Amino acid sequence: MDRAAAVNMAHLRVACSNCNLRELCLPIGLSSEELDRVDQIVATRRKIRRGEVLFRAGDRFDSLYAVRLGFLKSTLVSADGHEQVTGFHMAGEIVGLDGISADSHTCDTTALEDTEVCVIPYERLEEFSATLPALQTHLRKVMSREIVREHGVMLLLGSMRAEERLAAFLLNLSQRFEARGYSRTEFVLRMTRAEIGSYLGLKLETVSRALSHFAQESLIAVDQKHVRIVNAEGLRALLGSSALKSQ
Amino acid sequence: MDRAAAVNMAHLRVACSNCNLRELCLPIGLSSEELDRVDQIVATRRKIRRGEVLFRAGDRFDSLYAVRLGFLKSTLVSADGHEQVTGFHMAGEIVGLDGISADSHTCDTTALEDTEVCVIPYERLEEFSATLPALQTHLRKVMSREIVREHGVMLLLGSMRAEERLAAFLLNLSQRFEARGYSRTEFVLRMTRAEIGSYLGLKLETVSRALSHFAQESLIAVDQKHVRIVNAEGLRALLGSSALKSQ
DNA sequence: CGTTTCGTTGAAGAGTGTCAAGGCCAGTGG
DNA sequence: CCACTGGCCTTGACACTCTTCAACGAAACG
Repeated sequence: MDRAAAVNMAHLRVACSNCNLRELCLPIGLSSEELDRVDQIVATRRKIRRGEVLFRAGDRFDSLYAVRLGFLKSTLVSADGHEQVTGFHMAGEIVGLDGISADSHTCDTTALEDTEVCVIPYERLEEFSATLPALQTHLRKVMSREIVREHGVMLLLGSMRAEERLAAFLLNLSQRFEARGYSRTEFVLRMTRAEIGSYLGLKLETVSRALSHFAQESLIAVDQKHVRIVNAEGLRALLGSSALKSQ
Repeated sequence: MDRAAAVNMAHLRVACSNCNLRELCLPIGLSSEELDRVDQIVATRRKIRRGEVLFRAGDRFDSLYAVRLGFLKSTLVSADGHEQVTGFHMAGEIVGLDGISADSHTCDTTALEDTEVCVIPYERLEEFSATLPALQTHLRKVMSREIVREHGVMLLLGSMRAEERLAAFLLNLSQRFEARGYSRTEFVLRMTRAEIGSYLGLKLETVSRALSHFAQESLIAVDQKHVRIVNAEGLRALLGSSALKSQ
């Protein structure tokens, strides 16, 4: 995909049916006929520069967003001002589902690199889904998948130690990159150590130390934000390892 | 509501339109005409004795469940055999949303006291929602609310210390009991200290110590599973307090 | 090129976990 | 009615992981 071309297309008609993410994104499992109708929902794209905000907690909810390219984080701010990252989002993922519950967003979502999203007006999505049962079914699956994902994060935060959390995080990223056709062994972290730490319930120093330790054990190679997974099996082994101690 | 009567009704026709939870549960915001149609979806009830399982991870997903009375927990088992509680469910709440994503459940859900649920066959729900837009909209809101709730748990697990977590937990229970017409200051914990700890990412000893400490500070009174909130403001103050340290 | 943000590493300390002992309570059977 | 049992809870002492604080170096940016 040509990035320069994407820039120009921003003002053109958007078409899911031509999108290379259609197997991953909203229209998954739709017939081509149904796909044509989805094209009528997703009308516009929106660009967000690195550091800019897609929506903020409290903003009125009127659209979902499908990430077309780029990388975002969602964050919550607690009563005491502490920022918690609740998720990282990459191409093909749907963002903004939290807003459905009360017609306003409940988290901030910020681009970690220059990003482009497809805007999916929610009212129109509701209208169309009445006559597009497959789309409706799929949307529910997307939401359910988000619930399951968060269960996984709860497991991670509630019962793993620092290095287990980081190993799980790296393997999860690896898998998501692979599903998008990128290398599963070599990728760039778009977020800072502090953001990883926030997501994993750790301090940035702990993240840094754990990464160094992994590198020392030849599980990974790290150069700043660039990560190469050297021994995926070794990382995976870390996840089950605490069984020995706790049993 | 008469519990003995509920027992007998189990074999009778179930009707949302007569249910005292209808303002809290699936049919929220539906007209009485629409409500009559929902009655055709929710056909049966199911009783689960304390300790029995409603569904297990891996079970085929074919129904959602609305809790009519009782109390349940959902748990995940990690690779190393560690059990993590992902949620507690009480009357009026919808359980099983995780199963939609892959047509099979991803967690175990167990009754913590004798419990009764309304069975909502998912296929039928899908059929009906095609012609009941209000129901569809509401179901999406329920799912979105679950996503938002889990964001809150991530915040709790990721950035709070033991006593803050417990304070947040008690205040959350208090609020949910109040919404159901029970006392917000006095209630019975249906789960063990270990289950609270699992949910909050703490060990049972830590939970016990924190409860004792709260009691000593006259924030609450504890007698086994019976809890009375003496100073709700004091508990709430605990939540924001770490700002002083972390900033 | 200076400034700022980000990352690494060390040392010390706080907060929880771990282990262990004992108490309370409900249910069971003598 | 009482002793016994097992599950649940409390409390103390100690160990350990992670955080905190601090200093420094490297990369990114205007």
